[in-house]
Amino acid sequence: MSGATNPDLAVRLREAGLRPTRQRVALARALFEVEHRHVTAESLHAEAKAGRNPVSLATVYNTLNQFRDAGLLREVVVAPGRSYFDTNTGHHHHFYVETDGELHDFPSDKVTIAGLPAPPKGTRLSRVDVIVRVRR
Amino acid sequence: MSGATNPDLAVRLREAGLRPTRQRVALARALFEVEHRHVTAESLHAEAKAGRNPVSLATVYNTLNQFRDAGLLREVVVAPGRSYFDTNTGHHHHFYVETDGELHDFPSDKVTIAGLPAPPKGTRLSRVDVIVRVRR
DNA sequence: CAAGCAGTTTAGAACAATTCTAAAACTGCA
DNA sequence: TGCAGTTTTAGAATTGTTCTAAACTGCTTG
Ligand SMILES: [Mn+2]
Ligand SMILES: [Mn+2]
Ligand SMILES: [Zn+2]
Ligand SMILES: [Zn+2]
Repeated sequence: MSGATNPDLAVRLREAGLRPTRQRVALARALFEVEHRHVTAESLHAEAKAGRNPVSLATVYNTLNQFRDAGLLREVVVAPGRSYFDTNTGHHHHFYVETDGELHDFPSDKVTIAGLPAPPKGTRLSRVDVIVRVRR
Repeated sequence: MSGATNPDLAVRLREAGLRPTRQRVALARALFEVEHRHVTAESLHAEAKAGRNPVSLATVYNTLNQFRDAGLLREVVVAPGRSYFDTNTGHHHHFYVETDGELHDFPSDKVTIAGLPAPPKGTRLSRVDVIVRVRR
């Protein structure tokens, strides 16, 4: 399992207009070959370094931004200076545990948001984010 | 409220446990003697400098943080490195115009959020933030 | 109202997160 | 195999914010 290249990932990257380089594939595996996750640039960098796929921090940032721009990831900002990259790009919302910085998904299909006003004129809806902040 | 019978800002600051210094009163007036607003530290600093109440940037940050901690302001984080301080501390939500960084309030009383899951165990609800992201 | 002290302000240093730079290393392709 | 374009990288730079330590000011007390 380790070391083998996953052709699906390479294809997925190519389809996103990104060359499947060693670094990008390594990061993509860490991100997409497991359950949905929420990583920071620092945490992913530490993880890559700990395994044996060292990737520079600049490349981690570049890659996360590219993946996000390609729609492979979504970025969630919960607090000043705390940006998470989320492998779950479908509709869902978040619990943010303020006391320890943890972020948890919850599905949006049982949540109903009714009565939202129309967007300011001249604007188009992009996304509705719900962040439920909790404390221990 | 900021109308005819101008509430004594000095009293308000004292009640918050803050000495009504020249700088704090100047910033409080800019913030609370007009309609609700959303400022950044930079924008408030620029505004103070442009009027004739120059206040150091460090003091602007200190003051905004103190006002927030005292419940006079609330902080809204919408994008990496973009923290707004909001003079509207009541229940309400936001439109964020991603294309130009503008933040607009909308009342929460007509919005219904139903079916939110229970907070993760061991945690207590702190606040629910809804950010409606739109683009021009 | 003067002294004194805690609380406050300030410039500038320090920091943390992120982006930029420019040179070296790759990749895909002719 | 050579080459052009792309990617990676270390380190510098930038940005937003906090910290430091010295100067200053608001408030209390004598
Ligand atoms: Mn970014
Ligand atoms: Mn803060
Ligand atoms: Zn998520
Ligand atoms: Zn607001």
